[in-house]
Amino acid sequence: MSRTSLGSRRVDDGHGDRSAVILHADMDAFFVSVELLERPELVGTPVIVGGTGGRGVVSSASYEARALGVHAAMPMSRALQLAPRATVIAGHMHKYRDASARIMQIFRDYTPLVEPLSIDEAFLDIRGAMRLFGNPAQIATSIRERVLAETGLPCSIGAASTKFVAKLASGKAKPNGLLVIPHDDTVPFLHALPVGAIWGVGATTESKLHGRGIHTVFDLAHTPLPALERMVGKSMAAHLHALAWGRDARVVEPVRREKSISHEQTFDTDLGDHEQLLLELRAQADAVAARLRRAELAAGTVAVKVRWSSFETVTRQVRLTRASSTGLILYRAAAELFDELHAPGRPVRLIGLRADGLVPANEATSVTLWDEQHSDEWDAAEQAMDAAVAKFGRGVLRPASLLGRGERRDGRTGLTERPNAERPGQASDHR
DNA sequence: TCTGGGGTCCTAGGACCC
DNA sequence: TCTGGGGTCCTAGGACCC
Repeated sequence: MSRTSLGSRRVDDGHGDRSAVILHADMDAFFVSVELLERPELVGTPVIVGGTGGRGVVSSASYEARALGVHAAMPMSRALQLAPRATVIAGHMHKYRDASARIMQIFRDYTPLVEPLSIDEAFLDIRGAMRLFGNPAQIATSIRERVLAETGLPCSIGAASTKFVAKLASGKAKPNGLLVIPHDDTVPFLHALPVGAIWGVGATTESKLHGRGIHTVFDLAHTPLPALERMVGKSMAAHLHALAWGRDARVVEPVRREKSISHEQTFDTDLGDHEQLLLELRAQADAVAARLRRAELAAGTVAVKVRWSSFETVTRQVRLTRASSTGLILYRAAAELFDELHAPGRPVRLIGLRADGLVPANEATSVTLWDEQHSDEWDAAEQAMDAAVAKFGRGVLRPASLLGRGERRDGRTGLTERPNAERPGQASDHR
């Protein structure tokens, strides 16, 4: 596949069609393609981007590597058995994010209705763009040319009358292709596909369906709903059955609110030291809190995730009495949950922290800026406060020098009050 | 082959309330 | 005594996606 010319293979029986108003644009081997911009000598060879440590997995594989059986999420050790001569590159997320932002901006030149689905793909609703830019095939071709010209990166586009079919179409169009599914061709297109191709049918559901003799979307479409419900549950059954007939009412949503922010870490070798694990949790809490503040959000609940050596994974979560974007508050909640789970010395493979139940932080910004700049003082204040509370009970006064911007002191109780933030004296009181 | 990191959505059970 | 029926909130786990 040439990276400098648009392969127009699979354009298209839908030429001139105007019913396929939803586009799904998906970059081809995105991380690898970005790396190849700086390593042109590797074009045409097996290249893998992914974790290079002992427990790394494949994030992205060039089509030459895929031809050898390598695919995303595969353990790197396995990938290198299949493709021993592949070039392995550790990821550079900032480069991918930069490229992603430029690509999304190109999409927005065609329509404001762009819904990024991940770093390298998006849905576009082009209903309002056709008068200006032509039919779906023409718009998709123009987008692909611009993305290639301005970023050097190839992408594939599927066009259909629903999101779900557009996504399947872009998958079929890969690599470096375009596929338009006119509305009237939807059902025949779908029914020829294997059930596993459906967005939402993974390995577990697929094998359940296979076990009942359902192998294609045609089979799925002709399975009575009650029978399907017994296999995969009521909600999933209704969903799959509708999709199998091309019915998908989901619209392109340009603004989607984030629902959680998390960090997790798998260690190169399992770690049993309780203090070290708490330290990792502390770093994660600070990182998550910083992201919350940047997004002007606060977390209503905090969750801890632990993976033991056996790969068994457990989670514990707790609701905060007050939503917070302060690292220390998140850490304290997480540490308490972790203490309940972890017997010191027990080897841990992964530890993670997630902020959930996100709410707008409103006035929290000035407060949290202060938190960032004074985290050491805050820590010291915390410890002093803990000791004081242990000794004297609640209601102790915080030193005036530690008052943050926007704070005021309650004259009656002597406690400091800050808009939409926590007082140290309440920090451990998160249940 | 021995399994990342970042997310979303669904289910099921228990607590609690009326 | 031998025990209803919702509705809502919360928690834990799991499927799935890129």
